[in-house]
Amino acid sequence: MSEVAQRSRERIARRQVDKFAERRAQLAEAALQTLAELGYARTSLRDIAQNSAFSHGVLHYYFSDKVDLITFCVRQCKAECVTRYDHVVATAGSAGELQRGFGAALAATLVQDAPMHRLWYDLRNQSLFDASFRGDVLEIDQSLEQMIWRVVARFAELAEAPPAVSPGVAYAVFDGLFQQALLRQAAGDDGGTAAASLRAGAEHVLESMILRR
Amino acid sequence: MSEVAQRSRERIARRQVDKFAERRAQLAEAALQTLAELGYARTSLRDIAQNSAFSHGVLHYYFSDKVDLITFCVRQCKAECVTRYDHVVATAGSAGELQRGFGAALAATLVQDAPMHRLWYDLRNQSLFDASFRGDVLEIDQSLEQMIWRVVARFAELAEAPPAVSPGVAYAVFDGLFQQALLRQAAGDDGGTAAASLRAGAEHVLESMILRR
DNA sequence: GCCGTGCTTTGACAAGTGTCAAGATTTTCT
DNA sequence: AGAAAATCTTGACACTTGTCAAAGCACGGC
Repeated sequence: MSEVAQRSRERIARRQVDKFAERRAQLAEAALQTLAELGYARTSLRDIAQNSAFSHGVLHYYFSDKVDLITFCVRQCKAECVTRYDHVVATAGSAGELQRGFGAALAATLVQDAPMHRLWYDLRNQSLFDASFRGDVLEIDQSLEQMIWRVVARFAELAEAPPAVSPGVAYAVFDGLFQQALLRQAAGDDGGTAAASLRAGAEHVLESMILRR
Repeated sequence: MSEVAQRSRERIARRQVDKFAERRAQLAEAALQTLAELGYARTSLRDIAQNSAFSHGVLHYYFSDKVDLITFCVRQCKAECVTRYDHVVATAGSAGELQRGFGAALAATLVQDAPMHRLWYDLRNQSLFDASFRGDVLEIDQSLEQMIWRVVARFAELAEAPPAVSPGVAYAVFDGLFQQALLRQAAGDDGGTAAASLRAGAEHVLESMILRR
């Protein structure tokens, strides 16, 4: 094979790879929408396909398996969530500002992205029964823990007081608060009561995570 | 109809009611076992029946619906869980004793009843997608909140310091800790690391829930 | 004895599932 | 343009699911 033909073939291969990856992402996006709406237990591949521009056969062209698809979805979900609060961390000039900014960001997430987060909790629970997802779920959970820890560590820094908890405990605590707020919001929340108390609770708990004075 | 016959019929009716309720409980128990093992998404009525002494048709004799069955299961689950830590509350003679007892009890629950609790989280998440369970789930969640609050309130009493958090926040925090420990334990826990750090985390967090001095 | 009533099994049903393969269609290269 | 490859649709398959009805079984009352 000539060098030119070789290079041409490589270029084609790369383009195909790109297109392939792009369509995978596109289908995964449709899958995430569907899963977020219906939940893991009630979502079929045909539901997902109907939520995209394609027919149900395509899914097996781009994903080997249902598990493969959902695993990919989980990974894609991760990329969106993990940097959620970094902006607040970067721009806050004082401990109080960070505290208020974080509380507000949490509450905003609750209101805006509730379906995505209930899906996340759903899939995380699935990993307790089905080992297929466990690896990816754990990886994401660790990323989220680090995300939370960046907030807590920076808060301690700004407040000039050492953190009083471990990263694991900090993450677990905020996660619990968020999940509880999600439940209450789903239970019929007249005008953001859940969001407001999530905000207040988070600010208070963050305060108690450093050793003041 | 004579009085005797009347009474006899009533007695029979009552006996039937009792037997009916008893069998319902029996089947619900089998259902709980199965659900705890397989998870909500992968449990069928035939799976449940196979885990009992009966055939799959019986389920529709004692429960009108799959939802009916699972709702009943959830309620039955509640009765077992809600008084879990009351003994520690009743017998602890000092704040430190309550603190250690509660931590130990949480850790023991994690080790002994992990399947049941992953099922609880699974069903609670289901309620975020399916409104059928929502009412019962919320009711149980509130009972659990009260259970946790009995611990915190008693701890504050023994420590002679007022509580620093609301019941909702206290429950959310411990729930988050427990769930995180459950995840880590499921991820392959060599010899109770998750249980130990749950215990330590819970004791520390409980400490920070009162306004000392 | 027999009848009736409650309990249980069995088998069937329609709908829905993941999976796959054969063909139609589009894109790409020469 | 025409061939080759990639992409997409369609329809089918084997299987599972919730549901239900008909038939079999047990047992207490007359």
